[in-house]
Amino acid sequence: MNAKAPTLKDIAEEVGVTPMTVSKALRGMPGVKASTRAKVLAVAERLNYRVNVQASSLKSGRSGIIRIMVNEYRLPFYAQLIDALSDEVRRNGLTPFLQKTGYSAESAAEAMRSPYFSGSMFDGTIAHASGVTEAGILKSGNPTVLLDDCAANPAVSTVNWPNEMGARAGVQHLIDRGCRNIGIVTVCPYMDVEDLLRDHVSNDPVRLRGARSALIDNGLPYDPEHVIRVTGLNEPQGIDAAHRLADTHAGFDGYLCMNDSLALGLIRGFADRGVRVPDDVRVIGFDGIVAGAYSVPTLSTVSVDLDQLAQIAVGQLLRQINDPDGDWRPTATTVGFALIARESTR
Amino acid sequence: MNAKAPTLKDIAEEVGVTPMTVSKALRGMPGVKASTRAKVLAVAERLNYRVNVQASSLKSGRSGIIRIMVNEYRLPFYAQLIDALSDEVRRNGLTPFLQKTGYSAESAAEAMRSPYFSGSMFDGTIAHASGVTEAGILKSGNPTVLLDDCAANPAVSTVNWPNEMGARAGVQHLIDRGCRNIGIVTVCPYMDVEDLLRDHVSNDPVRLRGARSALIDNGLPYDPEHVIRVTGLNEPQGIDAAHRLADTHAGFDGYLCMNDSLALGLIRGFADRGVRVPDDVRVIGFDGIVAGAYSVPTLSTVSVDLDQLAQIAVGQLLRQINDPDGDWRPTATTVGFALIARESTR
DNA sequence: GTGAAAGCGCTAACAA
DNA sequence: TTGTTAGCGCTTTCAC
Repeated sequence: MNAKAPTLKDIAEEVGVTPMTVSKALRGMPGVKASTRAKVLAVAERLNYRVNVQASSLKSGRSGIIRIMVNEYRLPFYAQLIDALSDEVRRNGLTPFLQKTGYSAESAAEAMRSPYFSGSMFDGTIAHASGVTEAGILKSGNPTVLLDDCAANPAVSTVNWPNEMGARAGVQHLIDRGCRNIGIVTVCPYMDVEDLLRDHVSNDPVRLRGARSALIDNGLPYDPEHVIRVTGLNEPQGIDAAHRLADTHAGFDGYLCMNDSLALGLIRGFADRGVRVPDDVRVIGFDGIVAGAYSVPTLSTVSVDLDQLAQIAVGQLLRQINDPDGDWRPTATTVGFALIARESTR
Repeated sequence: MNAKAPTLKDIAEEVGVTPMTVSKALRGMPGVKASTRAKVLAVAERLNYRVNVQASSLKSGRSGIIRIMVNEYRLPFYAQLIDALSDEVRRNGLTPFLQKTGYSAESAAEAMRSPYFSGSMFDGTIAHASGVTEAGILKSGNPTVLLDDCAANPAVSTVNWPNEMGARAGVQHLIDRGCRNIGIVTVCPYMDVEDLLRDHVSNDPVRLRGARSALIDNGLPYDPEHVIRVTGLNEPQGIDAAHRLADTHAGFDGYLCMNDSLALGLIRGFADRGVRVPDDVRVIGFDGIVAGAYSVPTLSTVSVDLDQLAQIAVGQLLRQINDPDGDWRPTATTVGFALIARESTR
C-alpha cells in the first residue's frame, strides 16, 4: 500500500483555507472566490486527490450509484441489456453497479435485503430479474424501475417490451412468408382464449397472446399442439425442442420462438436432424440480439432498441430519485420494435 | 421513501445495551454473552436492520467490494468471464463490482483514477482491459491481479491464458485433420521469427508465435500471406476477412482464429460466398465460448476453463489483500486448456 | 466569500 | 462481558 490517500484537510492546509472551502471549491458550489478555487484545484490535481465516496455519501445520503439487477450476464440478451443500461447510467453522470440473481427469487430477495442496499449504497435500482416483487420494492421504499414487469396496474414504474404486438408481428411475418402451420416455442404452457385474455405478470403469456391473435385473425389453427413448451430460454432448450419436433414429424412450417437464443438453438437442433432452415421450416426469434446477424442462417427477429429502452428506464428512475417528496406517479411504458427479416424466414 | 433505516443505536436502545455491543454481536465477535447476542439478533431481525456499508468501511478501511474491470460486456468471451469472476468473488464472501472501459486506455486510466477507487471503495481489482498498465497499478498501490497481461517479468500478479501452447495445439489439430495450407486470423500484424521470439505484452503475438511453431515443426509454410490481419475481435471482422479470402481465392484449407467470435464470423462470411465449413475449409477458434457448441456448424476451439481461472485470480488477489505488510511476491500463472474438436474441423 | 460546529453510522482501542 | 472514547472524511447548516 502507498501512503494514505490525500484528504480535504491536506489540500486545505496547503492552500491555507479550511476543508469546507476546499469541499465547496471542488464541487463547484457558488460562494468561492475564483482565485481560491483555482488554487484548490491546482493542489488537488497535484496531490492526485479523489473524493472519498464512502464519507461523502455517508453524510450526503447520496452515493451516485445505480444498481442494475438481472438474472444473468451470459445470455446474449442480458449481456446487451446490461451494456445499454450501464452506458445510459454513466451518460447521466452516475455509476452503474451490476448484480445478478441467477433467476432465483431467494437470491433476488437476498439482494434486496443485502447490506449494500441499506443506508445509501444505491440511489436506485433498475431490475429485470425473477422474483423482484412489487411488494418487496414498496417495502424497501427505494426508487426502482422494473423492466418488463407487465403488471396491469403497476405500483412501481415499469418499462416493457412490446410483447403482444411484437409476437403478433412475428407470426404475421411467418404467415406472409407462406407459413400455414405455425408452432410457438415458449416456456409458457398452452393457454385457452379465456386465459389469454386475462392479464398476466410475466412476458411470455403476453407474447403468446399476441401470437395467438395473429393466428386466429388469419384463420389459422391455435390449439395445444401448436404451443411447443420448453423449460428455459437458452440454446439447449431450443435444441431439445427441435429434436423432439423432428423426431415426431411435427409437420410445422414455421416457428416463433420467445427469444433469439431459443431460436438459434432450434436452428441448431434442426441441423442435427437434417431439417434445413429456411428451406424446410422457417424460424423467427424475439429481442434482436446481435448474434442473430452473424448466425448461419442469419436470424429473423422482433428487434427491440435497448438503447431507447435504457434511456426511458434511467429517465424514469432519475425522476423518482430527484423528486424530493415522492410526488411522482408510477408510469408504464412500452417500447417499440422493428421486424428484421433475415435468412431464417426467407 | 420510507422512514429512516434503523441503525445500531436503534437496536441498542431496544435491547438496552450500547451500540458497540450490538456491533460486536452482529459481527459475531467474541466477548458477547450468548443471551445478549440472541436478543440483539432478534431485534435486528425485527427492525430489518442492515449494516450501512459506507459507514462501516469508512471506519474499517475495508469495503468487501472487489472490482472486475473488462473491456466490454457483450462479447461472449467477456460475458462468460465476468460471470465466472463474479461467482468466484461471491463464493469468497465478497461483492463484485463490474466496470467496463470500452478498450480505451483513457477510459481505463480514468477508471483507475475515479473517486470510486480512492479511499476504500474497492479492496482490490481484477482487470482484463486495454490500457491497465503496471505503472498505473503500482502507483495506485492497490491490490490488483491482471488477466492475460503476459509480461515476461511482471511486477503485478497475473493469470494468463495458455496462449502459446493453445495456439500451437489448435494449429496441430488442423494439421491432424489434413490441412496443409493454414491461415492465422489475428489482430497482430505479421511478424518475422525474430519479432515473435521476443517477449510481448499482449496475447495475440504470443498466440501467433505458438501457431507459427506448429507450422514450422510440421514443415508447413509460415510467411506474411499466412497471417490474415483483422482490426477487431468481433464477428464483423471475421466476416470481412472471409469475404476477402473468398474473393481473392486465397486457397487456404484451414484457419486458426484468435478467438471464437472471429471464427464464428469467418464461418458466417464464408457462408455468404458459398464456401462450406468444414467441407471446403476447416476453422478452429480460441477461448471456448458456449455459443460455439450451438452454432452451425459447431465450432472447434481451444477451450479455457474460466472457473478455474477465476479461482486462481481471486485467490491471488485475496492473498494480496489479506497480507498486512505487502510481504508477498507477484506470481504469473498460466491456466490449462482443452482442445474441443467439433464440426468445424471434421 | 469563508469558516466553525456538528454529526452521518460505524468500529478500533482501550477502560471498566 | 460491556461500555467509553474517539474519529474515519466528508457535507449541511448557519454564523461571520
